Amino acid sequence: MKDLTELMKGLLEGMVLQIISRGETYGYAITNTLVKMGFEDIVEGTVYTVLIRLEKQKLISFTKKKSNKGPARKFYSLTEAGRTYLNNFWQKWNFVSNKMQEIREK
Amino acid sequence: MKDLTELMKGLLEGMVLQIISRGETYGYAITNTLVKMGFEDIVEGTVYTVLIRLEKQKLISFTKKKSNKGPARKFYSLTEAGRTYLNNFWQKWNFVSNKMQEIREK
DNA sequence: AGCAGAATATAGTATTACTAAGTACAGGTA
DNA sequence: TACCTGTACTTAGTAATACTATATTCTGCT
Repeated sequence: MKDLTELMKGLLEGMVLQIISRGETYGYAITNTLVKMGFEDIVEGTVYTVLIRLEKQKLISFTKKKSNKGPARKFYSLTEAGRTYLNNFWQKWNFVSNKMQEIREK
Repeated sequence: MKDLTELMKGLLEGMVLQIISRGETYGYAITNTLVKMGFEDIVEGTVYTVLIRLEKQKLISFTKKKSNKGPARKFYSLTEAGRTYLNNFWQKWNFVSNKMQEIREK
């Protein structure tokens, strides 16, 4: 789907955290996951900026591992703060999506 | 609920359009509606910038009507383009919220 | 005359996703 | 060797959006 940019603001971050929470993974793979899900316009650059931001906020940490197909991969996992943050994110999401439903139906 | 700013990006616009689509209304009233729904941090200034933007894009139009409680109100209603845009918005919302569900469950 | 509340307006800021370009590395091929 | 493809990461700059903060206008009330 196209033209999702504005809707994605504030969501992409949560998506990336959630994907990492399922098991450590790296930027290139996360990008591919999202594209395959149907987010056509998400490119590597976008995901990397999110990852760097999350790392600066200490919500994720990484260990480098060599790849036999290219440069070393940075495998990310959630920190304790990251898990808390992700829970909070889903609470906000619940609130907002319920309200969206409410507005839509009324 | 607090700290919804980033999640609201791209959503507030759709919310405002949807509220207007239920019957013509004005900025001050829209703000109150949203605040009563639980969006504590939404203030008048925010809604007005959205309205002005939507008007520039010809998605809404207004007629001024006098109030016995203050300055004239600008009653907005959707244009044809606005209705199309709103439909498109809900399609995007369906897509994104389904994907969020998908990511969350997996 | 002055105040509170209704109602609109807007300049400036922070945050975020996208654009676009670049770097680095491994394996295959000519 | 030299070159190319695909993997993998980086980053400066841009556009869009919501919030902050302040200002202005108008009506009714005291």
